[in-house]
Amino acid sequence: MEKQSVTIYTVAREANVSMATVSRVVNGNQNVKPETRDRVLAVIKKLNYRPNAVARGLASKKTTTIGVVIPDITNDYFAELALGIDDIATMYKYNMILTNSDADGSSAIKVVQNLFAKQVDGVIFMGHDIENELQEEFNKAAVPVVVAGSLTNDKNIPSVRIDYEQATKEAVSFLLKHNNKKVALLIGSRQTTINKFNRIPGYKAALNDAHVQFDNSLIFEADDSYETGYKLAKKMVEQGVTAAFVSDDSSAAGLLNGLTDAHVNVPKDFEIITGNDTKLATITRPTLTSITQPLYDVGAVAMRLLTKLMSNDDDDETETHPIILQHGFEERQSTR
Amino acid sequence: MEKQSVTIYTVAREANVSMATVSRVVNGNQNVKPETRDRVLAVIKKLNYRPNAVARGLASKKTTTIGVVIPDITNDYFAELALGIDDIATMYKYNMILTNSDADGSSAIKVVQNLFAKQVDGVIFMGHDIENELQEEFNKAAVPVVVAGSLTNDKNIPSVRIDYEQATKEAVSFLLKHNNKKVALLIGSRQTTINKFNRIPGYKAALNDAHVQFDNSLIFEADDSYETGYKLAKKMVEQGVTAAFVSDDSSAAGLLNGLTDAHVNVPKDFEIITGNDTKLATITRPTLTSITQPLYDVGAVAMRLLTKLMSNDDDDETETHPIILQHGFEERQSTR
DNA sequence: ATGAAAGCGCTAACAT
DNA sequence: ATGTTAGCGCTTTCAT
Repeated sequence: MEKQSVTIYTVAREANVSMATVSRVVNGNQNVKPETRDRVLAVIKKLNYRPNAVARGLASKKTTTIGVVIPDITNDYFAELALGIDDIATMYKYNMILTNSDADGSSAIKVVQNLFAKQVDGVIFMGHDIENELQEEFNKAAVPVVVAGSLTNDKNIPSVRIDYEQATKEAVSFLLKHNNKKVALLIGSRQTTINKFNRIPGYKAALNDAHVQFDNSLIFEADDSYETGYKLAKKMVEQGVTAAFVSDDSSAAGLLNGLTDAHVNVPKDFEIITGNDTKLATITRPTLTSITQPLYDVGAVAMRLLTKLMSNDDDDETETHPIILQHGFEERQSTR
Repeated sequence: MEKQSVTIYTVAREANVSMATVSRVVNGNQNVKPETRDRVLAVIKKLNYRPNAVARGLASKKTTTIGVVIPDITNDYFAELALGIDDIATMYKYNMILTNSDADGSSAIKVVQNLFAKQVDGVIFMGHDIENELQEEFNKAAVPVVVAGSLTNDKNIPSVRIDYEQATKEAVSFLLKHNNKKVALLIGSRQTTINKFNRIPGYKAALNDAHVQFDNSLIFEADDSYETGYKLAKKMVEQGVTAAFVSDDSSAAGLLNGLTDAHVNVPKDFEIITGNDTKLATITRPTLTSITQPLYDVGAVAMRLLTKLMSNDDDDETETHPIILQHGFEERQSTR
């Protein structure tokens, strides 16, 4: 049992000051005589004193820890966002508790409750929807929540994202102009806010502009996985589809390879545009024409916004407007 | 200021019991009369009481939080490991604070100190080496540390991994048997333990078995990125290399595409075997022949081991032997 | 500029 | 089975 812990008391005694003074030194409070400060600092170094963040958290009601809820850490899209979040969090001295909210919403509520129980100072939520119970949880939460890389049905929660509707419209219009009669839309669940109110409307708007009749069977729901994309290749070809806008890059890569393996030439006989702009898009052969977006920045800006909200002690309703970042479009080899 | 917090006191008063009883109920202690328990539970529900994990952590000296140090969250290899870790952590009711330790070791020490300051109950380290200062930090740490998906110079720290030396030897031998005279080894820094004491020796052993002279210029150091792999393609071809074992999949994908773009046919004129077994290996075209390994399990087993070490209150030196998981080999399209 | 003292919300002996 | 009482290690008034 050699694990004797050096506390603020040990330091105080050794430096002949009160614990309050040690606390002041540790926290950079200016009201300490330079000599005293130096003496305390010397003792801290000598004893290798490290403030206990848990005790600090209890006393100050701030943990300098945020919670990050992510659907799937192995999806490059979320990993890139997480990188942006982490960098800014580190910059502001925050740590992040990362939790996988298995796509099924039932666990998301538990995950979030647990995060609040741990007294996180804020939460970044990467999900496409918030069920009622979770919404309630967020509303009565004592700390701010920001949605990154998506948007949800809860209008009170600020989000950082791109204009998915416009991006989808541009991609689909591009495909339509290339004389494709049947352009598919491959997304996740149709019921999520991002798909229901952004991607599908964007898709329809493009069809409308091109005077093409909407065909419900051209919307394919998948699970943002490579495998599902791969399997859908055959089905799409059978339906006479000759082009597709795919929201997720893994699915797009799967679709591409599925087509190639079925001897359907991309882009000659089938054009693909993908939407998440991860590195996967340039690794596949042919490379994937894509909507481009600043993934890292989406995460970074979300984290910046969160720090702002966290320091606004007042319930001062800072502005709940979504922050829309610019997207682009890059032609690669999967389109003609 | 409506954010009134319900504490264990509030519940105790409302239920006409002492806080100790409430604590017992919350912690599932059996020494509570069923009726009392029900009454307390009812009040907890009514008041929507949630135990404050920070206060709990301070009093019990356990935070049910572990620290996970990861070099790059956007690298599929680490993301897969992290998934395994998270699943098991969740199963055991642990949360994980995930921190990116930018490859440069200088920050790793700060990251780890911070983790300890936050009183994590254990740490999973995913890195290839531990500099002296960090080693000292781990040694005097009050909580266990486990290395996942690699191994380090510090023999006192248990690791969960595959036999990198043997795996490398098998891959290189395979390449040598295909009549390749110049087989390159593309790894990270030659100085890391995993490369210096496992991959390079494995590479040499294979050469030795095949009676091929070791050529130092055939070892290429990179940074596990796609871009670097891509750039090295040209260099390798100029050196007359006709096959390579690449430890990281991103680099392997880069090398493959670099070769393809330079009109070098893989596998006809150049064979590639990759080593991390991420999904990337089956997404590239041609697909990549690989060492296979249970990535998810490496993370999961590491976390299981950590839980075991965390519950061993005694300094009981449980066994510090590395846990070696089985690896395999899968021929795909990048070899003949 | 410094110290004293009261918590923060809980766990964990120790009583009873 | 239940209550009492110390802390856990720190921040934060409030004095001085």
